[in-house]
Amino acid sequence: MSTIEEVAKEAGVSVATVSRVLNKSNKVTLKTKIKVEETIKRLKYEPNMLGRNLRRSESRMILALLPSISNPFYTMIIKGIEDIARDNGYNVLLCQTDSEPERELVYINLLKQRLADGLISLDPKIDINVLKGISQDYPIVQSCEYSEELNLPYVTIDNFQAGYQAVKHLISIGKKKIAFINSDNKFIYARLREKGYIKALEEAGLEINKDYIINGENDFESGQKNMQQLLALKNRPDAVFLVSDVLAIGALKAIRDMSLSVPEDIAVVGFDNIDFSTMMNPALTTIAQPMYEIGCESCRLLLNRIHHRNADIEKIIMDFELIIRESTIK
Amino acid sequence: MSTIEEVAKEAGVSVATVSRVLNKSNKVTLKTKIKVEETIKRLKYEPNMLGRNLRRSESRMILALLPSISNPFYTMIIKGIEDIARDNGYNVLLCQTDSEPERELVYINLLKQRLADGLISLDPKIDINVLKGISQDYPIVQSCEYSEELNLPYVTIDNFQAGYQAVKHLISIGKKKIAFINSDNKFIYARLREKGYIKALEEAGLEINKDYIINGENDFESGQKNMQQLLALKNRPDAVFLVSDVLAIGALKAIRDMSLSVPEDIAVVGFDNIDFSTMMNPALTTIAQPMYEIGCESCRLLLNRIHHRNADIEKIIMDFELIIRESTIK
DNA sequence: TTGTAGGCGTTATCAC
DNA sequence: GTGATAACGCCTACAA
Repeated sequence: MSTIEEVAKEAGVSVATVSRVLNKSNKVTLKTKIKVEETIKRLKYEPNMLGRNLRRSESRMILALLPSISNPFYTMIIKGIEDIARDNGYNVLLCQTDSEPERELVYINLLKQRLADGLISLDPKIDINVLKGISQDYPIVQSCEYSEELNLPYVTIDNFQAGYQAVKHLISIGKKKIAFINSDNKFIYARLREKGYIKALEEAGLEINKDYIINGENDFESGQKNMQQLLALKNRPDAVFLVSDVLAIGALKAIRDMSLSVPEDIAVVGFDNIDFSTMMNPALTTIAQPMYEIGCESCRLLLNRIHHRNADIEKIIMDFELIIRESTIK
Repeated sequence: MSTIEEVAKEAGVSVATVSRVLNKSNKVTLKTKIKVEETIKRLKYEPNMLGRNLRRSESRMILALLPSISNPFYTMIIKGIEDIARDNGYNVLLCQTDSEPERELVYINLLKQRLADGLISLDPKIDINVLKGISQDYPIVQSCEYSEELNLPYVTIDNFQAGYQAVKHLISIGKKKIAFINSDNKFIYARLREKGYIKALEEAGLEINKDYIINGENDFESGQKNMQQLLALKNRPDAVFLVSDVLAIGALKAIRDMSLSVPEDIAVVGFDNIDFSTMMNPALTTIAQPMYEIGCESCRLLLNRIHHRNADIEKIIMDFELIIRESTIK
């Protein structure tokens, strides 16, 4: 509970000197330094960051906007962000927006109130206009989902290639009637993965069947429902690529409910490689994004912008990996 | 970017008056109030919270210490904490400790540095001595797991009764050889649930079989492994109560791998009612804790302590509920 | 009702 | 190398 002033008095020096010791300035005699450090320890002094932050006019806090922390998709990204942040003396405030605009605003206000130094947006549903409104004044980075129109830094993977590789894999194991359960095409990742899906089919000379492409929500129930819809088709598909593992887990349930077998009757490829994807029965073939690294890079980009407000806008494309498991290979 | 001083000058009043308007003091004429508010809007003024926080010597930030946000167990608790916090003008910093003591310390230092006003501990593995060391100086609440020895406020359910009810349910459907897969008995919830398990068996005149009680880690792999161990017994159990749904999901996999059926061969009861428990096949019978409310109450208790530093220590016991699904009833 | 001024705890700019 | 001192932006006695 003691202040820098008490330490100064107790050590017989000025507050300036204590501050210099605190901030590892080298313009301090070893002798005084030791004396001050001893006093700090004795008084159990801890610098009051409220004072420091006001003086430096920074909060050393960064915001990570995401729909919900319960989505396992974000787990490792968050870890990456937090690790890099902590290494640089920053803390991360996770903002669950539930994709509700009012919630978003609450957190964005933290930037205006100087309670946060920058923001990483992981929420695909974020209101672009809101971001546009503040992107001039505050450091912002987009992670995974992004909008080119904003001209902000972002980190992502090549979603077109990812969709393409996933479907090529299904073709390579002999599947010919490949369906695609997507989320909403308003998302750029959804559009790109769909393009990859179509390119792979075309390249293999396979027909594009409109009934095989379903857009919907990105959750367990949708996966189940949309898979049921596919299974009800007269010309049932023999494989399905889903734009997330959560969707795929729903689909697996629908397939099992029909007593069909995976991968023989229907092969399944998901996306994201969440923890639960290995716990499924069968384990899920999926596309793994380098989640942790995406988080790290996003945070690095943000810190860069915080410290160099008018550096070039960086855009980073990370590698992905197809992970083959039981849902496509016996 | 403007300051209170600029607003004052522009509105032709003193900073004190602007401050009064900002803080809804009623000692301001409606006329000046309107004038000031107009100016605030025109200048797009936002109060700088760094200044306010220093002055008020509060951070309006609370800490929630938990092992990992990826554990679905914490999802709704966190939501409860955040909702109450936000309603009261506080933000929540989620601290993933990974149960690493160094991480804990980083966050606990935020208290000492005045960057947080209080702490809710959700981490069963937290070092009791560390908590003890700071519990005199800072507002702390324990949530779910707790230590009586600390004499701190806590929120929990009656874990003894919960274990008792779970096992009584298994007995009621005719099971006689009921196993118990627990986590580590160093946790109070683990000890209490075990007591409930034993009480239910004794009451029904069933034998306590040492081989049927397994202590271990609380994760998917342990559930799988420990279930395999039970299934390898000569005298195989016909039911199992597990101390978490994550364990139960692991157990389901082990049971399926042996081509046994649930609930006919083995009935399964989990704990926590996580989202995935309904997605399983069969859906999981489980004990639901009022997670959201636990979060809310924990936060309320903490805010109480922040505002009344020497009020009585409150201890809150919440209700739980047995949710019967396919893993025990066909 | 409104204004003046001191202070929250720190850092940084000057002198010395 | 060290010390005084003026900020940082805000709130709140106290005076008027």
